[in-house]
Amino acid sequence: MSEGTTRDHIVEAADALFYRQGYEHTSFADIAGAVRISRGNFYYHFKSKDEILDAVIGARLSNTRRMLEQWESEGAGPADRIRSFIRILIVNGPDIQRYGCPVGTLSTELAKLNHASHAEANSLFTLFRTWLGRQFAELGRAEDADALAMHLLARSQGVATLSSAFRDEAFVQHEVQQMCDWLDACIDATP
Amino acid sequence: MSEGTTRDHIVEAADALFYRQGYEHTSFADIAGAVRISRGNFYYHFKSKDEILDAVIGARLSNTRRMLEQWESEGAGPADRIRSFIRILIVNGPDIQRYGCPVGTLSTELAKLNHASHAEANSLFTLFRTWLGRQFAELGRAEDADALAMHLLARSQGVATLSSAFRDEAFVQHEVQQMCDWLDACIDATP
DNA sequence: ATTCAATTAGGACGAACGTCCTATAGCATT
DNA sequence: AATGCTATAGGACGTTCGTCCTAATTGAAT
Repeated sequence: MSEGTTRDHIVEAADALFYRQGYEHTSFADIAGAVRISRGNFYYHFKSKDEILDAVIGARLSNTRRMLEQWESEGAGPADRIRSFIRILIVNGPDIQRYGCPVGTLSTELAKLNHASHAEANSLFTLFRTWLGRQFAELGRAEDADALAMHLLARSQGVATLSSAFRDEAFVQHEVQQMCDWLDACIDATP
Repeated sequence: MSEGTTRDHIVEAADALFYRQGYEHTSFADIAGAVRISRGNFYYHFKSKDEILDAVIGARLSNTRRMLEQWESEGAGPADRIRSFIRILIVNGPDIQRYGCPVGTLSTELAKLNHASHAEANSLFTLFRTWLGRQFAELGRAEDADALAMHLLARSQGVATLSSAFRDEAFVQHEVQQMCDWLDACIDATP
């Protein structure tokens, strides 16, 4: 929080608050308080709560794109990149245990609110989906790449949900191991 | 909504509204409006919003217990009972596609709200977990029955989440088939 | 120094919220 | 008929919400 424009600070604070408290449970006052600006100033930068939600989703999209590009540029093959994805559950373990997956929980909340930005939030899912699909295609599974991507996405989501419910770190470790084993079996089964 | 006490009607309406709109987004006025009683009458039966949440969780618990007992009394073996669990994703497909899994979404929401009844909501998860564990134990997998139960629970949760995000019925069908295949492989691998 | 647009502060607004209070209606039992 | 408890209705309350408005402050360009 040491540099960047006020607008960036707002988006950053809103991002964290939406994740930890949920979108609806976070008020303008919460965000303004976190950034230490007045509500009036806040409203100068964003005309509505929906507008800041779109900005947060946009920020998450670009952050995620940057992360995926970094995984690609690290030089490892598609299998290792997929393992990087699986390991999010470990790397972000404490946050996921407390607040769930930021992608899944936002999508679920907006779905129940029938919110107009539900589609925008789902584009985060799509980003992971297509990226994973590309990795599986590179592994030689172009035929069912998308199904494999969805399968892995679903398992990650499930583990995140139960991690948050039971706060059981060993369970997450065990499931991550199983997903890596499943990936290896995928590779072995590829012609 | 044709019989039962007013209290039952309230719990029934609140149950549906909490599922479809989320707990926080549902107001007293919403529930009172759905039951067609005044807010004052509502407050006669429940002194606070938290109180009705506990009642809703209690109702879901007993409804779930009844469902599990019915599956047991239907005479089929443990494998078929587990398949009944998996098939919830098909039977309740439309609802899950719109509102997600009632167990997972409530637990996630209460976790973010730091709500006191989060533990109560999780007892719904525990109910499924121990029941599934018992079925796997009966299948001869007493050693890792709980891990298998958690695995299946996680996969169901993940499929429910992505079903709600992408509204893709074919994906659900495909994943259900895979879970059934996984169950068969479990059985084959049992000594 | 003056101007002017960008930025910030702070309060006003109506609506909706959870909560609480009181009055009335229904309906048994005397 | 009178009583007393249960159930229902409807409004009052203080607070918080998202939104909007206006005035002050800043800082760069002239």
